[in-house]
Amino acid sequence: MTQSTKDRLVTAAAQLLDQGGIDAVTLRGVAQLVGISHNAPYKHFEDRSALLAAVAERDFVVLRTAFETALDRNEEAGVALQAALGAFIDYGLKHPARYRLLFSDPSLPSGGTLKEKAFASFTAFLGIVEVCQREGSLPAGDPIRLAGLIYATVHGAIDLEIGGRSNGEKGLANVTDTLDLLLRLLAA
Amino acid sequence: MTQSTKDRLVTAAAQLLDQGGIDAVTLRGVAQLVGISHNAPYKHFEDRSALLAAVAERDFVVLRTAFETALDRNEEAGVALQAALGAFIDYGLKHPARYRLLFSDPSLPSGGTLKEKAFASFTAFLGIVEVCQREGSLPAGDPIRLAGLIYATVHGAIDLEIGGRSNGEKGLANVTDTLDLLLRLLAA
DNA sequence: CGAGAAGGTTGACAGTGTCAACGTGCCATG
DNA sequence: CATGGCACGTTGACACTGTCAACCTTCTCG
Repeated sequence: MTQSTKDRLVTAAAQLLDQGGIDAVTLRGVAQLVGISHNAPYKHFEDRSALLAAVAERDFVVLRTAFETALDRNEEAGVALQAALGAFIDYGLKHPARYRLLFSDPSLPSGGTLKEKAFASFTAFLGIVEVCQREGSLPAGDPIRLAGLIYATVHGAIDLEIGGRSNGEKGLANVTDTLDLLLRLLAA
Repeated sequence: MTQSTKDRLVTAAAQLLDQGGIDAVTLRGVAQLVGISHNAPYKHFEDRSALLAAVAERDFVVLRTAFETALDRNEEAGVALQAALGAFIDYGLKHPARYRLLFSDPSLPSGGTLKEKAFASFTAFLGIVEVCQREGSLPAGDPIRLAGLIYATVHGAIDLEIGGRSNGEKGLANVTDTLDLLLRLLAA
């Protein structure tokens, strides 16, 4: 079956997000892109925030799926971890506006179904870390804290790079370098 | 001498930021708070972005100063590092909207004088890390990468906590826990 | 059949960033 | 001293945006 109008609105919003950043996502612009009147989106979303939240929810599911397939497709958990982190970084750097919508947008609700999907994606990541620990490629200890450390580090590095607060001669190292250093520390 | 109108505009913007978040910072609201007409801010700032950038610049200087005094006031660099990170975390959690303005706002220029002040604050932090390395409280190695790792981790943890993507029973650990884990790893 | 819901439309409104035009007082230079 | 310019401020207008209200159509289902 063809996509519902609601889905097309979410897709259009994501597209505008990629093209012009969060400020380019206007309800009227999204409506026009889908080909409906300026007020029709209100039949599907309570307000602009709800539309953005829907974009975020969708992407959180994508992230979770990426984590799960990384674990499925790799024999060694350590490799799966690298793949998962690579996918995460890739997503962040290729879709900075969307990335920031998921993790750093103040207009989004910090609870509700969005929080659930965010947690679900983190839980999938946590699963990889746990397997790594069993496998011995990551040190023992509370897996939640360990996964949280890796997650926070990668997120921080991505966010700094997106904002241009990284890079540059005397600036911070880039995402990959930062992550490598952490993983080397954890391997020792 | 009394504060200039320009300074008062920046202060008013910071105040609105703390009270109602980034969306509450409206040029007209800022102008009203200062007691001038809705268009007067344009005599001091090119546009809304420029005003926000001024707020960010000011806070980056505050952060840099906090880092520098942390190093000055402590004999042991390891203690200074803890103090600096504590101040950083404190600032982030007490002023989330301002924190995100500095590190995660897409409407701000990623270059220019703002980038300089951002780098200056990171450089001050870097200074602490270097002293720690000499002192032996942090492992040897490229200080920029090491400082970048700590910076990214703390930033990521703060940002996740601000967004409510941290905390919660099965969620990520909080900022302090995450930082502790990293520092323990680095001490080993 | 007929009621009601789902989804769409047009029209209006207030708030916002921004531009243009205008006023005013101070200060430096002829 | 005069005067011209500039820094700073004002009012008014404009387009754009989110959002509300009212209305219309089409389909479903009791």
